[in-house]
Amino acid sequence: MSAPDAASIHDDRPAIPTAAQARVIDAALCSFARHGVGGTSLQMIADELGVTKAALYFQYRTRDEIVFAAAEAELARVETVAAAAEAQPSKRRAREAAIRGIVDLAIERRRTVGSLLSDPVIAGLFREHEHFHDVMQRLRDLLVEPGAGPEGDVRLAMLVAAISGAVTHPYVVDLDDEILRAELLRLAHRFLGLRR
Amino acid sequence: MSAPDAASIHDDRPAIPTAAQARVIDAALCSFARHGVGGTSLQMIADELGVTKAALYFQYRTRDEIVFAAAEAELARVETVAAAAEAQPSKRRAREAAIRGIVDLAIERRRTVGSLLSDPVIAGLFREHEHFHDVMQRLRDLLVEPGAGPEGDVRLAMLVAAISGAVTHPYVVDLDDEILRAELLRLAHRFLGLRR
DNA sequence: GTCTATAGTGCGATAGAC
DNA sequence: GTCTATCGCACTATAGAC
Repeated sequence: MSAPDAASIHDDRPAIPTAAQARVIDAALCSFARHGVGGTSLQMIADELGVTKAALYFQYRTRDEIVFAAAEAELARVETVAAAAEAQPSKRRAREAAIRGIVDLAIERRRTVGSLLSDPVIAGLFREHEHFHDVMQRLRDLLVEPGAGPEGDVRLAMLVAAISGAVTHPYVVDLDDEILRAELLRLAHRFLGLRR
Repeated sequence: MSAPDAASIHDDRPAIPTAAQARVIDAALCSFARHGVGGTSLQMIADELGVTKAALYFQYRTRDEIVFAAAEAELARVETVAAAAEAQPSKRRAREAAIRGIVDLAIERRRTVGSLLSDPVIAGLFREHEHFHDVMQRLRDLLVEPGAGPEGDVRLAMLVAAISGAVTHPYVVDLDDEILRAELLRLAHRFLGLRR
């Protein structure tokens, strides 16, 4: 926690995971989705991978590092969506690409995304994480009209929460992916005040 | 977990908490909001109350019972909102009361609600909890036009997720309550296709 | 209703063989 | 890169005094 050489925890451009690390992250995310972040032990992650706890320490030095790497990996997916949208030739197409990308991501990762974003530990991590705020700002530029003030922040947070939260909501968790996707797209547009 | 006489766990109309139990629940919710459900130990709850762990066992027999009681207590708040809305004289006023009630609840409970609803353990609990589905159905009747099919479920889930998720989103967590409330109200109306 | 004390289990983390 | 074995600690839960 307070190890002086563990700068990587607060480094904001870090740690492209190796293939082995990526497998650890996948197992961790899978377990987070079932038991929550705080409810996931190293033993669960190791069992998911079919190895022992000790093997995990070859990839990461502490449990906290695994949690952090998993959070960053999910953030990287969002950043990929943002980058693809920013590459669109017009503002309008960029916005459409961002909406579709976020919805697709939420559907594809269904049970994974929601349990991360809303976990208090992860939220606290992201709160002081420059890269997270950078990605959110880029999404805001893509999705919310300029000059919206603090209300623009609320609008973006609400849209992200709506999409990532809806897919894990107990009331909808059994619903078919395609019905969910179509409705999320429709509602995201309505939410942003866009006609379809 | 499998105790044959522990019917209360799956009883759907249970357990109005005593005053002492309510204090335990409050402490638990407070800790859930900071450390997550899975990251909260009996020791943390006991410390919050200034008692020992053993004292908690006088009120509840297991940790799971405390988690369950806390989830039900929050659900009861939502039900209160639904009941107040249903008592309104017209359909339109009922809908307005429901929207305002949910937004007020989310703001008032800020960090509490979101960490509960999105926790995988709680979600799994609610998924098979008749009372939860009953309350959601009542909200649906209040907020979503009749005959919307499965899309109506998505619409309600998304609205609830948006409101409860937005207030805890790391991007907005420091924002002033009143700005947040006004924007949530505005966006909830837009989301439901209502003019303001 | 709250305490101390403790049983039994699982946790995160490390050492050292292969 | 993964293993076995282990340390020290925190956890849930219980027993019994006050």
